[in-house]
Amino acid sequence: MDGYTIGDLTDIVRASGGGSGPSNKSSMVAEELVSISTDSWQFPANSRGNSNIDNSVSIIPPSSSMEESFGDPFSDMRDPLLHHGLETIFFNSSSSSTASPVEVIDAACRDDVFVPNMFTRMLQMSAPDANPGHHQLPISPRCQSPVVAASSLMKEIKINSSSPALVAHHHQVDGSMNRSKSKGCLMESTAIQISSPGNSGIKRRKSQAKKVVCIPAPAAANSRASGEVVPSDLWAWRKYGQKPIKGSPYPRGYYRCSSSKGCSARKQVERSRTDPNMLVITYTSEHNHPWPTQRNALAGSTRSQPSKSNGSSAANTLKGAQVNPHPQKEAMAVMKEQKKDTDTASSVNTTALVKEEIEDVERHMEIEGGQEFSAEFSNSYRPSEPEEASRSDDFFADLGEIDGDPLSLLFNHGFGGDGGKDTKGLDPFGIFDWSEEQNPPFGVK
DNA sequence: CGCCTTTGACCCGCGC
DNA sequence: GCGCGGGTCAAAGGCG
Repeated sequence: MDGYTIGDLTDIVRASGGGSGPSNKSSMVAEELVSISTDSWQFPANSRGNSNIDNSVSIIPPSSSMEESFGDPFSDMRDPLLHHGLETIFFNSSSSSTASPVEVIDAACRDDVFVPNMFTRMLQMSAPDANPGHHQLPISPRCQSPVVAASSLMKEIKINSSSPALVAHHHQVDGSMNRSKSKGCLMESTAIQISSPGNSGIKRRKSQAKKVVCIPAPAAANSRASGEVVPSDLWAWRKYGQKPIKGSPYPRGYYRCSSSKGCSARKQVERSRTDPNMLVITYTSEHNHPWPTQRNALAGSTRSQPSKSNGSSAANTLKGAQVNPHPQKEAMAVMKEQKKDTDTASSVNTTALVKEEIEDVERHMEIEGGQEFSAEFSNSYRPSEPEEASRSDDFFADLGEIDGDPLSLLFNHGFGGDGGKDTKGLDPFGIFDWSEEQNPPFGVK
């Protein structure tokens, strides 16, 4: 690859499967978006011959400093499934240039490409408009939407121009209100007001790192009685509020991490006002603890969700931290199942979008041009190098302090540990919660 | 019993 | 200064 640079903390990763999105929306992939088409998990034909995917994208940990991670030592332990899925599936799958989507997923499930820290990885891509010297990447003709979107604000993003189904626009975002319309999904990086546990009653706005994840909203059937759909991830979230949002017919739910007391991690869940099929999840603050490792940590996290005989419920609820000897294979099987269903499913737009940003860092990056980030990260993370696998090992070695096998926990939690009966296990990214009702978009009946 | 959701009230930042 | 909009609190009630 023609080298990579490090970006800021703003990234958007969008897994699109849509089919439901008009191509013109694809072109709307605005700021900081890199899209990954999960639409049947296929790359455009012209991309299949491309074997450079894995080497073309730089995936870097955004949170290498205390500032960026809110002083969170676990900041790069976040949401393992999501990023892992994206990264491994789309950036480590080069070994099979003609790989089918399932194969790609399969590859993603191999140990040697398993990489944690999904939410913290950066995808760096060139933006044709911002960087004329770079190539514009084609958009998957099939889904007619960007497939993986990743970006950063002030950083220069580089990507192998031949990488298919990838597109990024690089824009400088100004003000506290950033809107990125992508495939009908309105991305807003509005100032978010949060409460700091340490500063009770003190609320801050702006300069808050936030990740905006745009994912396909489960069908209405997956909605709660209130009509709200609540994707879940590895963390346990407790809803503490809901507010109608001006201009949006859909309310916004407020959740805080209940996995650990004192955890300031929060997220907001709302439907995109421009595309009701999309859910916009805004993560703010960071978890100050490892992934939930005990049953009780997630107990009741999906309680209100009706239990279904297919085990798609609750949790999914992570029925205990059962040890799965082959979690990844199992997950792969589940993902294949998903893929199968996805092809026939629903109008659900399988688009996921992740965005992370720290405005202060943006300014910093603007000045530094990303070089500092490069230097900062270069010694700690080289995603496209073989070292990555070992780094994964290191990561899990670090997790050794946590009860149980992190991988097992991960898959038992994120993918479900009961042999695929659990629809939670159907979520390769760990961000969907198909547990609520019947007919999960990727669901297994 | 512990954790959840719901929901109205309250607080705060921001724009005018 | 005021009003609006958004974010949080906390009480009430439900569930396993």
